[in-house]
Amino acid sequence: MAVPDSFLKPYDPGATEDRIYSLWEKSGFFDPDDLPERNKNGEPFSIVLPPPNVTGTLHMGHAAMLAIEDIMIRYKRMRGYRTLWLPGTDHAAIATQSKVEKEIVKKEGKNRHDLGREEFLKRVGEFAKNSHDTIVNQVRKMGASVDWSREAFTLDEKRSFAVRTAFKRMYDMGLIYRGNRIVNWDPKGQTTISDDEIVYKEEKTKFYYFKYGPFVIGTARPETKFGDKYVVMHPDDARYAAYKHGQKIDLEWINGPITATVIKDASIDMEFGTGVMTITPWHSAVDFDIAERHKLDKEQIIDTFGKLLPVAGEFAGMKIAEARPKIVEKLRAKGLVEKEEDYVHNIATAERTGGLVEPQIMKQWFVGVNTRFEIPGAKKGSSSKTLKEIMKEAVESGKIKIIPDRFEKIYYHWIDNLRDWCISRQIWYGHRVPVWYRRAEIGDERLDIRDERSETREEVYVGVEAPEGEGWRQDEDTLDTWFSSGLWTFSTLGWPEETEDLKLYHPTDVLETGYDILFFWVARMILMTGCLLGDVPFKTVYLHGLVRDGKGRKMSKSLDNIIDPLDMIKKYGGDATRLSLIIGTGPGNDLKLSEDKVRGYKNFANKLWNITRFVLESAGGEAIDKAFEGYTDADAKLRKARRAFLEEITREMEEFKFYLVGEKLYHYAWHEFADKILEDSKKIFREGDEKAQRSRRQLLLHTLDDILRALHPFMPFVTEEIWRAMDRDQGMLMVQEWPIA
RNA sequence: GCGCGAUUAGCUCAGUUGGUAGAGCAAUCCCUUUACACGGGAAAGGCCGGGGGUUCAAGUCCCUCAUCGCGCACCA
Repeated sequence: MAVPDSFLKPYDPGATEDRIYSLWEKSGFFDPDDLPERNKNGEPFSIVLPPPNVTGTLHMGHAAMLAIEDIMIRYKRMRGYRTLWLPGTDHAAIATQSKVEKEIVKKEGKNRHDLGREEFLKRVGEFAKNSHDTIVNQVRKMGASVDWSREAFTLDEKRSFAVRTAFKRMYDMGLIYRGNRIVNWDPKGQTTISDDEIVYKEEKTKFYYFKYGPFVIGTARPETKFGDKYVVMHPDDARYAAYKHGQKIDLEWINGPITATVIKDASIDMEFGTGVMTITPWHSAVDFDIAERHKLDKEQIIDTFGKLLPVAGEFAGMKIAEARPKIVEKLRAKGLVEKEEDYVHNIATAERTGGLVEPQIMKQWFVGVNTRFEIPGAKKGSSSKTLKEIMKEAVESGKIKIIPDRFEKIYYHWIDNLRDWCISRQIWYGHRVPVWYRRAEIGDERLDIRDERSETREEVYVGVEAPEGEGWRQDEDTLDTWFSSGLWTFSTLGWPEETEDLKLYHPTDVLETGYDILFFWVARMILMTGCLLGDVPFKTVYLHGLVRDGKGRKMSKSLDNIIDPLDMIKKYGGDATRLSLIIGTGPGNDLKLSEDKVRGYKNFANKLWNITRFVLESAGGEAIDKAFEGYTDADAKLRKARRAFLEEITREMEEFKFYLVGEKLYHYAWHEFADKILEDSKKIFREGDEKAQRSRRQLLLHTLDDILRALHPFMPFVTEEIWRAMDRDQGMLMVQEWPIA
């Protein structure tokens, strides 16, 4: 076969990659239903793409994710599996809404309330659509062999149906309930957020000791103390043995005399402060629990805008920051301040808005993680479990393996601290809570008994579709975005319908994602799949790290150190970008990326290009002979070494050590094949006899053939392009066999 | 506070069940030799964070300390 003219010039990824990608797309091989017979008869292998948020564009973290998953999929495809890699995007409720609202405020000076719910949602929808198109383009540029025919969106019609079905079923199982419980309220975003959406920041503040009747109490938050009428101590604390549980004590407090009640509770730490505290159940989760245990009154002190309520008397209407020093001043004037100390603690801020999170008691929807229920499909009565138990057992039993395994410990630890999951959000963009209300007649037996704290009696309807009849209004709230993402492995496959896809591809084989969303997403998927399908969502979790800049700093706009994957692809090609994100990092570890690294792998693509040119020129038109056995002793030895090498990397592929395989292939192709074998060949072609020359020609052809196959999952574009130049009869490289059976 | 990880060549990292320290990049010197200067050749570079222990043998196992990073919990 002749050497194509294109090989006389350096390899040009820019002129190649888009063309190759559209050839792949046209082949249909991304879709498991259109794969060659070998694959269609093979075992299914499935991955769902962690759906990128439609908040803008993809970053290097996404690019790394795409590279790793494409390696897995292409490898398995070549090994004959029936591979499905299912793409999609995430509406990312609060993230997208706040991004769009910020833009509208900036450009038009209007907020979402000025536009109204309908118009605002229309605008968010347009934004999401644009983001989606950008993202899809970027996914293509990375060479990702995803099945576009099955693309999904967490907020499209099918997924919405799945969400409503899931909500309804979990409600019927008793796992979803509505209640007045303490939640994390973000006054800036005007919504609840989950425990995992809190970012703790260190803050230096004052810690005050106040005289509270005969006691001294400590606090960092004087502004919550107005309503405190319970004073709590440990039952075993000898210092306060004289005071009995339930005892009333009259004392002078901020705004005059009050009557306090003594409560003995074992949760008090005798070592901390004075061992005595007053409680504010409305604004502290710990205090709330104490109040629940002893059935104490709860009173709201701070409103949803972070201002003090009338209970604060003269301080009512003030913001916390303004009121705090004034309150302390008043207490000091009354002689109630014992002392103050400098104090460092962590304050809770909202991840999205940066607002100071204020615990509040609110009527919200929750998923009960400690509620016992029957798992669907399991033998009756045999398996009453809690969601916590399900999540724990999925990993403990080995049904799910987390790579690297140290994250299993972190996962267990998180479950141990898990509280009921608040799923309702006071934002507009997202899945509307599928619940409808109307005023109920007194004594109506359809009253929701789980809603026991409700002040107004109302009928509650939970359903997949709106109820029949007059007077119903739907819940204004939307669901936490992770509620819909939690269904992702099966909602994308057609659930709740019992589709062929669901049977074939679920549980999925691998979930590959960043360790930073282990709790947000991975754990929630295990939870949702466990209770709705009685199964696990995936068998292996492969966690990648964060992509940082060359100095190990997080990439951010303010540091101006962002490396854009599209820039890198444009300058150095998709293959080079992929390799730079694979090599030099193991699972669970952060990756330091610099432009030099990407450049280096571009050179490697060109090296492959020139290796091919040499091999083809040397072959002088001779084709690869699959059954060739006439090797010289030296070549037979090289062939044997190559087989051993390929076996080694195949083993490592099975162990998810892609970083290692990528590096070894690089080394083998360049420093073994090119530097040694090719160089030696020159002498053989100059001086060797016919047998030696023929042996060497076949060795080169076979070695290059193996290298292209093995390297294809890592560098799909350049290997496919070379493959086309070498042999047009066999069809695409992407569906050829992996070099080792 | 509890837990996890990292510490190996100038930099980024490998190092499988313990058995004489590896790769890439960078740096140094040489080479425009007909696959490739997006290249080739050569040489250089390491008390494997400190200390202790187990062992015939420790980068690897155990203990301890230090520095950096991360997660969780927060205490009123």
